[in-house]
Amino acid sequence: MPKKPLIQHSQDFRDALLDWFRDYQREMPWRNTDNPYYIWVSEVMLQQTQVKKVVDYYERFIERFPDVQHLAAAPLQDVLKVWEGLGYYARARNLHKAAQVIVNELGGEVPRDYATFRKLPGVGDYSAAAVQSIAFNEPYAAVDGNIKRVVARLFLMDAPVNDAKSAKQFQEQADELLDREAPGLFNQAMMELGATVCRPQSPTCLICPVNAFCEAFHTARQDEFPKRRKAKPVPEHHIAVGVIYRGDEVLITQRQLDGLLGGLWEFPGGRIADGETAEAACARNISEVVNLSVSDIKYLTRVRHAFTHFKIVVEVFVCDYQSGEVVLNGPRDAKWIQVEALSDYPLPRVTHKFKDKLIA
DNA sequence: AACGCGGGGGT
DNA sequence: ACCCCAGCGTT
Repeated sequence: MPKKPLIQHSQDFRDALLDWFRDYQREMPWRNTDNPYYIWVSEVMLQQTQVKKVVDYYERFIERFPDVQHLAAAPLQDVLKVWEGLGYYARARNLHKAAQVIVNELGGEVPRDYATFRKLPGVGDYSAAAVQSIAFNEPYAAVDGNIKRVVARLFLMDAPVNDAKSAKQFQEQADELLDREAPGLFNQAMMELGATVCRPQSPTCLICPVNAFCEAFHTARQDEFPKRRKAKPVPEHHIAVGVIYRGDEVLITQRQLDGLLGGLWEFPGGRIADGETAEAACARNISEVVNLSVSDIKYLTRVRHAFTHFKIVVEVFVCDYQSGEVVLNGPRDAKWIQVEALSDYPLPRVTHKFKDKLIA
């Protein structure tokens, strides 16, 4: 005999959730606005990035690019500079490109239409639902990591939250729960609940406004959900990079726009091969990547950095330009600049970790 | 459907 | 050391 579901009337759940949200939501600079551009920018920044980290970036971004027109007209390098340190730089490139599409093809207004908005670069199912519901009150259920976790616990769902095959199941559950009268509030309330109460570890079920509806809480199994597929171990790579001095200038190279750290600037370098010394790898990579010969290679420091799928250990050297003209083999651009001008360029975090030692 | 793509906070 | 985060685009 099937058990009686805890959520018999979805409206009871919605009322409890929204009442809680009205009283306990956190202040955020993109709340209490209906400006779709503000909401869109915030949603892109919030992809895979926690609220706390986003706040400062959001304020600077809106100040620097106050509307779609300013963003569309700005050079990509300026956008990347504001995004520097936030990660997943394709978000910035896509946001910039989408602003240009809006200005050039869509009349300069953020489209108030799910299908049109969803087609913009960098806008997926989640962001389209979030922006359309929050900015325009359109009835689309957003499904992010928070909401998957909440739903998984509410209904004891076995589908792993980090598996693409599960997406449809979570979407269907969210669609069913959605408050179609207040979709924007509902989506935000579900996410807020996931972030502050229905947390991954140590959820505070005793103070949860919807614990009466939660199968996991009812059976004291909240720590078993959501299910998660095991992640693969991350490899570690060893890298050697060289800061090449020519007079009082150093050479920086710009990465290709696609791929890892796309469009950001760095010092030339590359992998250390098996059996190769770090110093030899530094000279070899400089030769291969920018076609220069260097001399007087001196060890500066070692920095470590973790990406999502691998870790790197970087041996940093300082050396002198000896001979050759810069020929790019890999980078999309190269420049000789004063060390003091480094701050004008968007740099990866790993470069920031040793740039102060350069000036000292 | 699987994978690449940052960086940091929390535990 | 590991998990997770207001995901998206490519293959």
